[in-house]
Amino acid sequence: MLTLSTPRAYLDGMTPSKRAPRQSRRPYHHGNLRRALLDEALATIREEGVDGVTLREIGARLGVSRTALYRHFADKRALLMAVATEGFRTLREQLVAAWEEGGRGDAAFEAMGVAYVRFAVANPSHYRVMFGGFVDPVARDPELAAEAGGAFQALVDALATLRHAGIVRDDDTVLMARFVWAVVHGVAMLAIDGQLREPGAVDELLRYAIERLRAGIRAGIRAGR
Amino acid sequence: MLTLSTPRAYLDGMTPSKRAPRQSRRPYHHGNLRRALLDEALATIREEGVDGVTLREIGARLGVSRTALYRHFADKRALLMAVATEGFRTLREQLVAAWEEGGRGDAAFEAMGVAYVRFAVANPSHYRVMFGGFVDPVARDPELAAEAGGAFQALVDALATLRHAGIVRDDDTVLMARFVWAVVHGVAMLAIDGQLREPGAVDELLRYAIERLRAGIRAGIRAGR
DNA sequence: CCCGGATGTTGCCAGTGTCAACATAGGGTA
DNA sequence: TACCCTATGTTGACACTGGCAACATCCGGG
Repeated sequence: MLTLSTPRAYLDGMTPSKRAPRQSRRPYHHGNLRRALLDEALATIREEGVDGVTLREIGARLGVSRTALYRHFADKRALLMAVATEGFRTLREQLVAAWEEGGRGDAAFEAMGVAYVRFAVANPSHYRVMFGGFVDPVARDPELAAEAGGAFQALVDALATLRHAGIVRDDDTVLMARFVWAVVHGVAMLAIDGQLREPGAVDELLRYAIERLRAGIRAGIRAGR
Repeated sequence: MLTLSTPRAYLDGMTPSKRAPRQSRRPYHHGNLRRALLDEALATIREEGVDGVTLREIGARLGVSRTALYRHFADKRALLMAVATEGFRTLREQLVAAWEEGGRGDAAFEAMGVAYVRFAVANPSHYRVMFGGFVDPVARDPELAAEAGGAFQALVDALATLRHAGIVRDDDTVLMARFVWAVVHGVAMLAIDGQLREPGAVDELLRYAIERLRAGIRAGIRAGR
């Protein structure tokens, strides 16, 4: 069997996932199987990585047949896309929270970057489902596209605020946001891929990256380059 | 069947891969099966994506049994790791070439960034094998680690030169290189994942990212931040 | 009360990676 | 030259996967 395992995920408490509260006398119809399937898939991904997700196993874990899933998802791919969608929703929530709680200012922007990488590092396998090419790039699910766009929009909004406050360069906001996204995304991927193995290397790089990133896009005295 | 396809790869001419020059009278022993397997796996990855790699199919393509591979690789995973290793080697070569041909100066640094993203965009599936979690992060193959380290070292060397020339900040070179790596890696991943769909978006972002990156790490008048 | 759509199950199939047992090649040695 | 030993390639299984078709059961609206 091919494992291609990713490191056993850490705790993160992002989804309650009360692991299918089944009563003893099992009704033929599961109350909310779609939700339970999603939670179970997510739990499996966290515990065993993406390759550990098996229709039979998550069915068995829920005390349900292996093909019950097909009443709620078209495919295994559809299930993974739903997982990815949920990941983007959670990511957006955490980004927005960091921005708001940080005071919607310069420091809050830094907090967003930290929150982004923290999410990826805390849920590496989930993050991989979102960005690892498991979802069809063309003709993607509209809900997924919307949720992914929403997460990105959180970044755009924050940058727009900073830009109007004169803290950040007067460049195209979307372009600038893409640059910022690329930076944190890159740091996150390197961290996940185990390229930064020494203890503290991730934090060190993240801190440095954010510092240099801000230096790169701050509203300067001279218009830069 | 689960496809999870990545877009059909483009040409790139990085490996001759003369597609198994089999003579008509087939000898029982293939001349250099290991090499042929690697080439064929790479070709398959380029044509059909990582999921298209099937031991049976690449065996069939080479006119060889499905398990012949096990005399040269321990696993399917080992084959993919070898593919990844080769990818890092090619990447390093292209980075070094860009640096040398660009004159080992400020412009050459920019050329390296372009070469990096160009490699990823030209070989998306191959790039995914290198960074998509297909290789075991812990206890990785020493040859793979060496080759990956070599590619990174090309960046470190270039940055060290720029640093000693006073073009770039006097920060820790490895840390700075990791930041640069994260930026180009992030741009490459966004490009591959289809997040930048409008024509020219990749080039636009790449140009902007490199411009802002250089602004962020150039040796400034004031010590930055 | 009953019946029809929604939901879950079982049987089955092709396809996959992998191992054990076997077959062949071809060069070094007697 | 004859032999044989190891590297190399093959065949036959096996357990596992995703997915379809046909069947079973539930449950709410007429």
